[in-house]
Amino acid sequence: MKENSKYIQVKNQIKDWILEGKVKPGEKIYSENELVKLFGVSRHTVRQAIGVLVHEGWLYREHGSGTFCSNRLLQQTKRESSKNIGVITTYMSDYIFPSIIRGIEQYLSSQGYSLIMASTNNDLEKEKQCLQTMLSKNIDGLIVEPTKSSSANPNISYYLNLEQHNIPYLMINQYYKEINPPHLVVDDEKGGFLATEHLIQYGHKKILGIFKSDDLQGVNRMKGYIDAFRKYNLPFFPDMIVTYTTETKEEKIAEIRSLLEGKERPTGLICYNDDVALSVLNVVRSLNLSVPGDLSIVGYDDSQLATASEVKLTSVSHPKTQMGIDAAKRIIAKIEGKSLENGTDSFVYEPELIVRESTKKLSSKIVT
Amino acid sequence: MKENSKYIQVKNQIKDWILEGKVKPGEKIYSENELVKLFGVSRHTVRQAIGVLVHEGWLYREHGSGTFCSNRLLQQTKRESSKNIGVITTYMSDYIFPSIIRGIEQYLSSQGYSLIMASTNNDLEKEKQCLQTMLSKNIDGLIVEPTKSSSANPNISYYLNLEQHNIPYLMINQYYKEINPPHLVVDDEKGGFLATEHLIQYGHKKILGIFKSDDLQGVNRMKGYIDAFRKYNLPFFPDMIVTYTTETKEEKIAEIRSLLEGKERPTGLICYNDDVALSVLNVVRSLNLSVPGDLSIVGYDDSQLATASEVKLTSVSHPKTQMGIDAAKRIIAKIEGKSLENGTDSFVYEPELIVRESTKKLSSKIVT
DNA sequence: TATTTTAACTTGTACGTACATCATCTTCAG
DNA sequence: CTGAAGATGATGTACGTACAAGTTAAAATA
Repeated sequence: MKENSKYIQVKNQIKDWILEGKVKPGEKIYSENELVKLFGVSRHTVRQAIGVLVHEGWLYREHGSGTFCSNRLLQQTKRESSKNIGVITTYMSDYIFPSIIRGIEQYLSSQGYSLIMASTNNDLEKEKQCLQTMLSKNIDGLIVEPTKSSSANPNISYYLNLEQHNIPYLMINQYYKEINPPHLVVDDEKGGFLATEHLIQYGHKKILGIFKSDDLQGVNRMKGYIDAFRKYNLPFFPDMIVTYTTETKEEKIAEIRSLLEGKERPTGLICYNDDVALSVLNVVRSLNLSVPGDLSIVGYDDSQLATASEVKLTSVSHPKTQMGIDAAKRIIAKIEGKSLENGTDSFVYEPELIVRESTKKLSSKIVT
Repeated sequence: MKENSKYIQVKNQIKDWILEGKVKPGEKIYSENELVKLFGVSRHTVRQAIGVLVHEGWLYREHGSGTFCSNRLLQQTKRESSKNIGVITTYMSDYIFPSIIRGIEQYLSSQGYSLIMASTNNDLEKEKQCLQTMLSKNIDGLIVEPTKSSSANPNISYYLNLEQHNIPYLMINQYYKEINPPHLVVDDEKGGFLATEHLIQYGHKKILGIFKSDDLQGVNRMKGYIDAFRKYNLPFFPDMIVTYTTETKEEKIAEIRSLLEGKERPTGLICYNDDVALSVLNVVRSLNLSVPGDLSIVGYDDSQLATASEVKLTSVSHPKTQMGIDAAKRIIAKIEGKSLENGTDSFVYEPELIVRESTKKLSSKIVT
């Protein structure tokens, strides 16, 4: 590599601009044609110079818009990229999660990255092990679905350690408020609200809610459910909320059964997800009641299960695969020093209610 | 980065030579001018291709003497254990696969190994990319679910190269007969037989079969289906078998619909899997027929879907999570030099028929 | 005003040429 | 037989052109 070759000179000049602070991180540098005029060299030479700087991580190019100064050159500890992204999930076989994973994998592989996976089974001790593994694996970035996010997390120090190692991470579905990391989540409160509002507008008054209490998603959906009651000035009634945890699902379903057998049975039911909705649907069938005739049911997640049954479930939908793609996109952008549009690290997806056959209007006079 | 650009093609071809073992570490590759003639492109394009590969660490150049294959790969042969196991699957969000993955992950993490995942979407080109990624990732072992296993596979050389690098691999669900690798599979032929025999013993004679034709699982299940007809000396009838591929599922379901509308409609239906069974169930409902009243349906996989519907599906069950655990166990045993008890590298799981509500006995008078 | 289309500008790919620089093998002189 | 000069062929630098493809903002249209 000749020291006095033209492209080296151009390279060094541009590098100087960056080091002197004339070009700040994220800012656009001169276009190739401008550099051609400036230095009086050919475009090929300019591209060669820029190519080296891109390779070394000083710049990045964006097709059609320009060449920019990289963001993370300051504390660049010269870790060589392993092209591995870690992903920690709660349940691997959860019926909803594969679509997120698929989105992540799709984008990662298109960018030449690989995916290292681990799952916690919603156990905090296991989460700790996963984080330890990831830290020892030389990953470039980490995507985490937090475990038991509704309670305090003892593994905070690991996440802080990630920051010290300059490994970007991002949380999906939920996030630990204590560290307020970049996150992609669905507005579950709104989702719960939409589901409940739907039944209220259909004239239902006695609407039962069953929610999972050991993660934030469940807690938030429940909030939305309660909000809807408040907003429509509906009275609360006893036993209107059933909560369950990973360990107590079965017995709580049995509880629902006895509630449905009582004569004061509810006319509507908001479920934490489609899986629970189907469990309840089974109970309803065994009691010789009909859906939506005797009971309207709303699910959540709009999963494959929602349309598997004879009664297609009304369910709250959210962009699962898209969230995976976005997560991968953001983590890679951060790794490669690209700045995302408007600086915001996080995004909240709006849920949407898909009305199918499992809910119906109550034919009472009270409905406007 | 256009995938079909010339320099990418040249790059991939050269990378192939390395990964297939045609060019060994330290060896000189063709000179730029030779490559120009070989590919019929300009020298600039060749240099661009080589530039990328040098950048990625596959090659290095020596001014005046030539371009050589990096010996970074050589260090991998006497590599220290990375404690990484690669897993290549077809569909990540397939409703059946998560349980296998869960089994794999469970055992791997208990043994301190990590899981690197990639999926092919049942596309052979993508499988090639996945294998390339895995080969370049320093993995200790590889678990593969083969892609389009019913047709010839163009990626054989990659598997052979794995052997050269002393990386054990194992196939699940299906396997390429050409290389006869260690494999864990379900006896799908028997599964298809069991399902069909069940309907025959219930007095059915006109039994339709719908199978996926682009993977071996489908072909084998179909074999079992045909075997059952032979064994029970039942006559074959026209249109008794419908086959579909990944791309043509929808239209074939429509075909089933018209068969069911005809007056000579079948009384039984053997489905490739539960997903198809549910699709057909939807069609049956829309025709105002009843299951199992007018039509008995048998699914396959005994998945979550089988019990999601109001008519619980009779389905063929097989040990999904167990297969994952076994796969992980065997691959790690091989890595760590442990010998497995009975010497056999492969195992065939016996499927089991779970009889539920979607099938019923035909009373003899109705049977013509 | 809001939306669509167009034009201008950006980087990406691909071809061509010429000569410089370095390593290696061949040839020839000693 | 040995050493130096030269021929050959490899990569490195540098110039040029042309068009493709993506982005953005101005201009035209509804």
